[in-house]
Amino acid sequence: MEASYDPQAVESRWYQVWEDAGVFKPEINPDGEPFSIVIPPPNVTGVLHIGHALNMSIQDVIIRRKRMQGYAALWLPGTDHAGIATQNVVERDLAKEGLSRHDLGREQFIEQVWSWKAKHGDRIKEQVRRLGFSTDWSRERFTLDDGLSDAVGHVFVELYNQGLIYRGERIINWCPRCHTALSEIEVEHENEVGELTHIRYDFTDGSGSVVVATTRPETMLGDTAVAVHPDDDRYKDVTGKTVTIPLIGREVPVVADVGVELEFGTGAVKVTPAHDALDFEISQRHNLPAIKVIDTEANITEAGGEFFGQDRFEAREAIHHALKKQGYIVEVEDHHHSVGHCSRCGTVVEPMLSLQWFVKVEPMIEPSVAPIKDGRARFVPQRWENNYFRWMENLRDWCISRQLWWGHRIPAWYCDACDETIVSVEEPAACTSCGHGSLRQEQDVLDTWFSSQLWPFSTMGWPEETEDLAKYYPTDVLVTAYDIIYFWVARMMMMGVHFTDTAPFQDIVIHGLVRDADGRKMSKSTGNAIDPFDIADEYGADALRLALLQSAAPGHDIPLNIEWIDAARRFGNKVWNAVRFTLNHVEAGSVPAAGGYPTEPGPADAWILSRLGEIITEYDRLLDEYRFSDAVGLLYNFAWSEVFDWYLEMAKTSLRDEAAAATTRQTLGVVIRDLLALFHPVIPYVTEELWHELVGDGLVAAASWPIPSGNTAPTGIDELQSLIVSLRRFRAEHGLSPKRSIDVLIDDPDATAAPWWQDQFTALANVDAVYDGPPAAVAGHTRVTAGKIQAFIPLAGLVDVEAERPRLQKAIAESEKMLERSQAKLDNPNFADRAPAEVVAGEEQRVTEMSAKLEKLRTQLAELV
RNA sequence: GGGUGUUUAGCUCAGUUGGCUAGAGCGCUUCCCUUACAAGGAAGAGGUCAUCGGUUCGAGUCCGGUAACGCCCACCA
Repeated sequence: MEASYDPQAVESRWYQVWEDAGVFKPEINPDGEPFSIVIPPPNVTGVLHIGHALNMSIQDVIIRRKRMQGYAALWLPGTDHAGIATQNVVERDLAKEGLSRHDLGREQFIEQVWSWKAKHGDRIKEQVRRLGFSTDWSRERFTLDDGLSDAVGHVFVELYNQGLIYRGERIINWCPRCHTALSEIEVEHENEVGELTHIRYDFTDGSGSVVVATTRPETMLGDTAVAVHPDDDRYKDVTGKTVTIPLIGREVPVVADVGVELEFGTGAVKVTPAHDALDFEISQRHNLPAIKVIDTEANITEAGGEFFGQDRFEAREAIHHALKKQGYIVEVEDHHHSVGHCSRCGTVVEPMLSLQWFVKVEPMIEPSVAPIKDGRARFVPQRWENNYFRWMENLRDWCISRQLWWGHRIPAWYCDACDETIVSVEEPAACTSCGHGSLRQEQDVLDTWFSSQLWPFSTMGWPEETEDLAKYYPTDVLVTAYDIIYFWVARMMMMGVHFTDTAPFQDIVIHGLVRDADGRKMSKSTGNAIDPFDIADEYGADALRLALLQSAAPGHDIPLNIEWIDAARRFGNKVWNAVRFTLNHVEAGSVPAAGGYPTEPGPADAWILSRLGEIITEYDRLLDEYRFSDAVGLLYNFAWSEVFDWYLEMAKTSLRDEAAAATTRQTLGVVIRDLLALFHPVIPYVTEELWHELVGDGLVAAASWPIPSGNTAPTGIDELQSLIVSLRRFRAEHGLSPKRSIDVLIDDPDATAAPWWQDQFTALANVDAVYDGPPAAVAGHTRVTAGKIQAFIPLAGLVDVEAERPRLQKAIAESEKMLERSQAKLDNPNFADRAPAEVVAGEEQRVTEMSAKLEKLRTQLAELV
């Protein structure tokens, strides 16, 4: 073995081995209880970013541990076709050649996207492998696969037949750049400062005017009314009158509607039903016409008269000027409001009346909230359920049609002759109504999330009743970042409950977003994005995974510091070297893959085995609670500060003792082996490599999960460690070389210091100790203590008396402070009465110990000559 | 406007049924190349746990108010 760990060499070695051995297939544990996770499918033409790395690291920890625990553990991988995102990418590519998708035509364009998919889909697979994620590739899925497309068709038709999908004219969000409708959640609202323009609309009968306030003057071209609140005293007499819209001269009514906010603006609102959701509602209640004045390019339509053809923002300026010139503008004030942008391209979206397909969500809300409310499924951390509830309760119909080419084409056909709409999985041979008209299929495709929402069961073969579906559905855990709870989790819940009568997952583990060291969101445009593969190349995939998991406190964002990754890398080296040390004493390949604990361990062995047992129990508990950061931190600190810093040093001592060497070697082997197994889900590569060195046969990836050995710690271990630390500290404070052996006289009234104890003390504290009780004359000595054990140190020739005085004074001050604190508690009668007995006993013990210690220290100080 | 999160060591963060003498990594100081590891070892300095008030024998931890920063949602014409 090399003296230092080289991640690159090791990490290129194992993935293929795991795959060839079929480790990632649940069939490796044929009798195991099923356990399943479906991966949140990344965009097929994208690349994995650090957020994916976090997301998948968490899932891998869960699934690898379950596998080692003997479950038939399935982690199902796959990718999403990501409609708009992918289409945009390919279109951008075409644009470089001066082409648009229309130049290619629908079929050719789709072919083009498929070839992109072929190229980039493989790249994602490579990346998933590079980071060591243990997905079952034999079950890989893609949302546009035949099977998944069948599921989509099936769901669409079923929902349509149940009246839960309908086609209708509604106000939708239109992206003039992507040329498609968007759902509510694909619109990002950003706060902006705009102008609130107060415009005078004169009554047609010449009896005065009403002033309306708007942030979008250009929409006045499509106004078909002015609305006021029915209870608004200011406008009591105006309802029923008509006003003439400036510039275009149309005469429109003033209506009273409760949708109008009394407090806002002037209390009177211009009504543009074709370009505003509220206005559309008002128009429905008052039978007002809707006039489209902005087209799909965001230009003014012919209905806009002289402004025809202008871009909406140009038109805003032009109309403002025209109004001003003619004296219609009463006031312009700055106004803070939020403006919707396309989440894919950032273009300001245009609310627009449009004929689209919708999912009627209302009937599905209650059933999809119920599993969370009654505990059949739960969010971890739980607080996310409130967001989920609130969102579900305010849900409005979901616009699912997209004017794109890349995606599942809506399975609806229209008859040219009789206008019938036929919705069917298979293309109908003839019109089901008139029987003779020619049919044309709907051009639109479905929102990407329409197929993603079926992912947990469509990937398992639904609607067919497959073995996988029966065995692995519903899934056990869903791991996802909080930013797609609405997009994805809520909808999966809706569809899962609706079509399979069960929540599609039990535990919904929510994690945060990975941010940069300053807490900013990582993005390509800010240039602060950290590429996980650069990290993997430089530090190793294991280091990346360890660093991410160490920081993964439930539901919180993670600022990623390169120092953490560097520290994680050093940990890999540390483990590497611990194994190297072990192999100096334990024959390579001789450690059994499980069990093998010594029946009569030496004291130090018993101690580390007992600690290991405690750690395993606690580690399991934390992992079961999805507290990855705590779990990994626990194991990390145990490995480093207890096993490496203490046990390995103690092993060096006992290995010199022939009688103790055998169990020490045995313990060394199994403890390090168990550490490798426990760490394997977190850092799979280095542990696999080291397992190979230490255990030889088999793979840690397929090994069994460690269980506590049941050892208990020997007496005296705490005193031993404490006294060693005290000696080292004494040495450091007096600037004594660690190499200089110190003579000590030990007073050990309870005879705690057994021979093994004495050996360890001698070696680790570097002392020459005599166990004859206190010296006859304590004068000229100082001492360090641990429990009842005192070590007397002759000062002559070692330390100047005056240098020892402040050390003792400091120690006295510390002890006094603690004694005071405890005494104060005990002096409070309420404390003794109301605190639990064990807490009170703890304080009492502390007082006893501190008093004894203080007394010794004071004596010591007095005796210092 | 509604909701929600954060505020703990110089920096980045843990701290889940209230008992903490408040931890980790990095950084800092001192000593040590002790044959597993200098990507290391030993020892140490550094915190009125944002703030005010409350509950409690006891509060970083629970409750209420305030401030700053952040995020999400909203038919803010």
